[in-house]
Amino acid sequence: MARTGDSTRTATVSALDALDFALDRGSPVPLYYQLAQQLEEAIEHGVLAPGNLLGNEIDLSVRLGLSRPTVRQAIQSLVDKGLLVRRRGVGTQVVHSQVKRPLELSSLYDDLESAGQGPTTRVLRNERIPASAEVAAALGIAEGAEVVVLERLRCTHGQPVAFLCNYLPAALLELDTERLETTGLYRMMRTAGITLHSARQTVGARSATAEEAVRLDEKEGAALLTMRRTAYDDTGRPVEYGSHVYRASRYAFDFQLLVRP
Amino acid sequence: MARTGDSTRTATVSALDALDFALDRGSPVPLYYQLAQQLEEAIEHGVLAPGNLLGNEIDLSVRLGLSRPTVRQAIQSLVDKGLLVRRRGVGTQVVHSQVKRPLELSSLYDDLESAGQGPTTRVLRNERIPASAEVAAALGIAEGAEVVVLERLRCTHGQPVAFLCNYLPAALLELDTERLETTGLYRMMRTAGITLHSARQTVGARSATAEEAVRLDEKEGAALLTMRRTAYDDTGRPVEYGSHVYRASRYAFDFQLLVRP
DNA sequence: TAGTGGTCTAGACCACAGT
DNA sequence: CTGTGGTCTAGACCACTAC
Repeated sequence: MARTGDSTRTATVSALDALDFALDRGSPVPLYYQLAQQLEEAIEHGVLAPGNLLGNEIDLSVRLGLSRPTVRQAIQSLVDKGLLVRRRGVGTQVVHSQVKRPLELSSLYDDLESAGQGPTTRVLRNERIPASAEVAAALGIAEGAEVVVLERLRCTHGQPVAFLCNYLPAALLELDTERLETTGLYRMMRTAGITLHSARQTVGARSATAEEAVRLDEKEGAALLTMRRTAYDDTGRPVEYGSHVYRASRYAFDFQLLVRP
Repeated sequence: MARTGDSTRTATVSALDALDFALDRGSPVPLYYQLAQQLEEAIEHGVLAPGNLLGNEIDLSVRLGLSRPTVRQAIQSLVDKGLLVRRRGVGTQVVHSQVKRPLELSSLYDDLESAGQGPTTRVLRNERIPASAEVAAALGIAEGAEVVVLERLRCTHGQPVAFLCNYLPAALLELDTERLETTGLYRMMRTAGITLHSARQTVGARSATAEEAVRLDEKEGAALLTMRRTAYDDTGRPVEYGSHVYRASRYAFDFQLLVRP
């Protein structure tokens, strides 16, 4: 009943009508991606409120001067991100969720770098050693092959938060100690052209040993959060194996899971 | 140099040539999905080994009697799963990874149900109460609105593993205590037509209180793994809020992260 | 230069939801 | 019934990679 007296088509009013999208066909960035970005922005800024219908894909493609598959590709990417829901016979609407921003997988790029303010890193060890059996198995290389071992202490507000131990195939990357203290390991890997793709993680807990207690400024027996991770690049080759220990009193993993049907 | 003396086209040999795919156009299951499933199976069974090229999409579509977009859709779904990698100018190859199976997000459907053998659940509490401020905030409902509170003790091999406390909007679902003891909560929700879509989790650790120690058969002060989670359905509405405590000596979270560019 | 994936088009028919 | 998204086709041109 809430319709405009439009003519050509039964044009249900949609919050989208007000928006105009600026698509640049000369740009190297794909059209579907430009559209997706602008839609995402509109959702974030609340121009498209949760529950709003997006208007059907055909009209949308006509209005934008795009083909329907291209519009679908844009919408699909936002559905994958969890920002939109499609319902056959109904339409596409903005998801009813207060959780809008933290959809990306964090904790893979620097665990703390982005979270705590002013994190610092002290590199305790950075050298090449032959791989132990455990490390070799995790990295899929021969036992005894050369790897870089890295031990770092991560602090925020002058207090230690985590002790990080990482192993990387020696040939992979030059690890400058100085840069490691100002940049995260993953950022360095990305800069070196290594594109991370997936990681297998195990998160557990245990009581602090005497040594760990000293290192992290905790009492012996305090609860610690532990994490073991093997990270893979986009070809599926293991590029990093890490064994981290966090002070549970000062850190927790926070992440978003997406269930794919 | 390793080519067949084929004619029509420069047909690079691919492990795929040997396979034949059975596509059923009468089936209600989409063609791209049928193809994706059979490709995935071939990869899992090792018919397509890591590093194998898939052969170009055009040839593949011709061989299968499909259009290229359809073939691409199938391949794309496996790329999304992390089983394949595409490289422009090179081709599509099977990922170099030993991690093949645990790509799905587990730990969202029953944390232990699938892992530990013979898990049992004892429902300690199952009643309707007014929502506390914390629960109301997590579920996006009014404080004091009716919610179901669930307390369960999960055991394997006769030993307690976790204490699970969950809150659900009361109108959402009928929770039969008896069925809860044999089925996971998420399975019950799925059966009730609630399709989970995403979840926000916080994983931490702390020392066991005296009460928790008794409940979980640990010593007071032992390290425990904690998890708080809000789960959302496919419209983004919160459908469950949980606060779980695991015995760190007997359980760890194990999961796979996928990085989307 | 040749071959690959990345993008895009302009249609088509179908299945499902709400009327 | 109408309108929606879901699937599919048969092409096209481009950008990148490797030779």
